[in-house]
Amino acid sequence: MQEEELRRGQWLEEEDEKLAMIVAILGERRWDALAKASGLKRSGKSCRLRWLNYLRPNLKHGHITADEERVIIRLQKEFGNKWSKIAKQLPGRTDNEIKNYWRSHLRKKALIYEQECFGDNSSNSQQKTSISEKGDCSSAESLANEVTLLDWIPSWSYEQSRMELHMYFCSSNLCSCYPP
DNA sequence: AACTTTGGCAACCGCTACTTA
DNA sequence: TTAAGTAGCGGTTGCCAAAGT
Repeated sequence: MQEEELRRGQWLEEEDEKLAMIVAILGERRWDALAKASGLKRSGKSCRLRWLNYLRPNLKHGHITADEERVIIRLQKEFGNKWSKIAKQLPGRTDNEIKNYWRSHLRKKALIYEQECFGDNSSNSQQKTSISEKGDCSSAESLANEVTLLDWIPSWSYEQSRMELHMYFCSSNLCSCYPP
């Protein structure tokens, strides 16, 4: 039997409609069977991804808010790159969306910040140490958090970063010593 | 105005975990 | 118990629009 060639790339509106309709009938499972039943020339995997990341009801498609960004930063620190776990804490956001946001916005900032504020690696580690030493937070964990987060939020100036981070920690109950 | 570079996002790939027969 | 099928996850790639030169 000759295998039918599968379509790839961007989804058409017509394909979205077909997929939404078939998911409404068959439910969100057995994606391979569902893909075949729909008549779409797409893999089950592709259909599942399209549904989860774009067509699923109650998805938010707008910009990530400042609050959401704070949650992402906090949860990324807590869980690492467990995007699906992080996404569960942000209703309407997908793991793919959060992953992309992290990579394009937050991680990028870290690189620039290291170049602009700390220069080479050796002075970098020295200055990081001094940040911790100057900090008012009492727990070692808070200090570690501060140093790591300074890496993540590079567009702020050094003093601005400290102030913002104190505010962030207080709002997140990670530190009880604001104002610094 | 034309060309190049960069940024953001959607989609794909490969692997692992889970489910079912 | 185990093998095959299926779902889920995270990393990577490719496309396109905006910004820069």
